[in-house]
Amino acid sequence: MLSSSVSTDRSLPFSLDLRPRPETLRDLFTDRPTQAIGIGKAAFWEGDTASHVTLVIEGCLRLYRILPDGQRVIVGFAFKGEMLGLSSPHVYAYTAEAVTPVRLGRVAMSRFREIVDGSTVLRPQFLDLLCEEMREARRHMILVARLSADERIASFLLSAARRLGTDRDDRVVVDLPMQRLDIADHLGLTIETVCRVLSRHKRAGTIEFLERNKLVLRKMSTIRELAGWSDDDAGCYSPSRSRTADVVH
Amino acid sequence: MLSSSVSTDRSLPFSLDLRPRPETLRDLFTDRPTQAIGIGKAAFWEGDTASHVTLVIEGCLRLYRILPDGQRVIVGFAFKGEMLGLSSPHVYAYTAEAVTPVRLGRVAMSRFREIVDGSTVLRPQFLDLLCEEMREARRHMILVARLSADERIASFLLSAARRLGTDRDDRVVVDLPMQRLDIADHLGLTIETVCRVLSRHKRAGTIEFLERNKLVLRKMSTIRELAGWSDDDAGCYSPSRSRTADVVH
DNA sequence: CGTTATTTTGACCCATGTCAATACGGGTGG
DNA sequence: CCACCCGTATTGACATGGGTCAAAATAACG
Repeated sequence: MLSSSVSTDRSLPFSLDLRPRPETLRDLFTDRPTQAIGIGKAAFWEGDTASHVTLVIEGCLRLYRILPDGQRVIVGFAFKGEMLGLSSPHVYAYTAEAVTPVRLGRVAMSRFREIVDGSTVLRPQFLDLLCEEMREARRHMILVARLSADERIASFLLSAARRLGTDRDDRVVVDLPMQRLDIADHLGLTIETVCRVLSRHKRAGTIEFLERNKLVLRKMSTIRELAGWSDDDAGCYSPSRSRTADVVH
Repeated sequence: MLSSSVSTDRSLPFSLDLRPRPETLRDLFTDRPTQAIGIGKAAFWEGDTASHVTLVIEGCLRLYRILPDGQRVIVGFAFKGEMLGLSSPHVYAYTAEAVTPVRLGRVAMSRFREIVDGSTVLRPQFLDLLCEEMREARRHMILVARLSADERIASFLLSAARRLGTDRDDRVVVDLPMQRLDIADHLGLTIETVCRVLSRHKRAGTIEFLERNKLVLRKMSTIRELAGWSDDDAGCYSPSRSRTADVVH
């Protein structure tokens, strides 16, 4: 275990590989030391100088901020294959803490920026990631701003299914590595509310527990319906739009 | 009125100006046609192909999405000097509608990206703007996710003061161009709650109305205290941190 | 097994939402 | 200049989703 290669899909048959031109942002992490982090330990802290870009090779982390009154806001979770610190040029915007044992790859921020800035092929990839992160942030903003507890949970289950689900026998099995309190702090609810909503689903037969953290989504349609908007990123609809505005100069 | 020059701070005394190398993103908008938009008209619509980057030369716009159930979520307001569409490479993420009469500058998306991508000086500026937008989105996410109505209003007043306030006689005068419903839809509250909180402030002497949309913040300290966290972007504190994690490879 | 962390359930409460009634203000036409 | 009207704002009375507090149940871990 713990082999260092991040195993990218470089397509060269023989890899002399003395720093070949990277073709993917992930390539920047190949053949670099990896770092293991135990449950509950932090990869970096909110407010610290953002020294590295981090790739999650294995495991799950919670990304959170602590408000002055002590509340913890989990702004997201990071899973295998995702990069952290892209949008933090100066200081980390959140603390990243291991939910499960985690293995990370790291590239110094300066080096990362330098290489990306120097590569015509990496630059647009980087921009796309930033924009994607932005979309995700907006989506979540709307979720916590306006959806009911039921809708938030449904939405969360859906996104979990999308990122983690294995589809066997047309039921989607999801293994949620994080605990209830994490979910609550992520959705802007209390742990009690999370439990109650999940229990209600269990009673209704919408979901079924294999173990505490492993559940089966039956009736995806019901869940999708509950979540409403939040599945399709496209947003909503386009009403009859009267082209407006007059060019004056 | 309606002179076309966006009046940047180019420091050359004589401007032969046959497309001089732009030094600021704003420079891209100089000597280009501007567009006037009347109150309530849209500059562009959520979901439309993102054809342009837009600079607000004058006025205020509300940026919103409509959820399938009809709710309107105002993700932000845009004021003089701000650019729209930076993080929308494909389709606009929101509708932009004039709150006041507005004058805009526009640059075709393809042209914008091309020039920025070709300029070593513009590229980092562009990235910084994206990251700033990201920070702002996260901040607002936390606001609607976790703050009470009082805190949200206080936070809103502070940011209004920062962006729009004129500081005369140590009281900050703020002219809020948008109506109550806009504020409500922005903060994830109802219009009634917005009114009640403002009235309470009025009674308490924290604020004072000159006209319906022009108000004076007395007691900034009180407001700042109410808003708590949300003024300092730095976030919070850095507890004693045990450096974690063991490098294994 | 005993001990402790996590989850679940129940009883109750409160901040905000909802519904409804006025009040205000700004524009228009007489 | 005034009277009226309509969109916006304000205030009040009441309802409720989800928070809070407390206790029980379940799982995790030596």
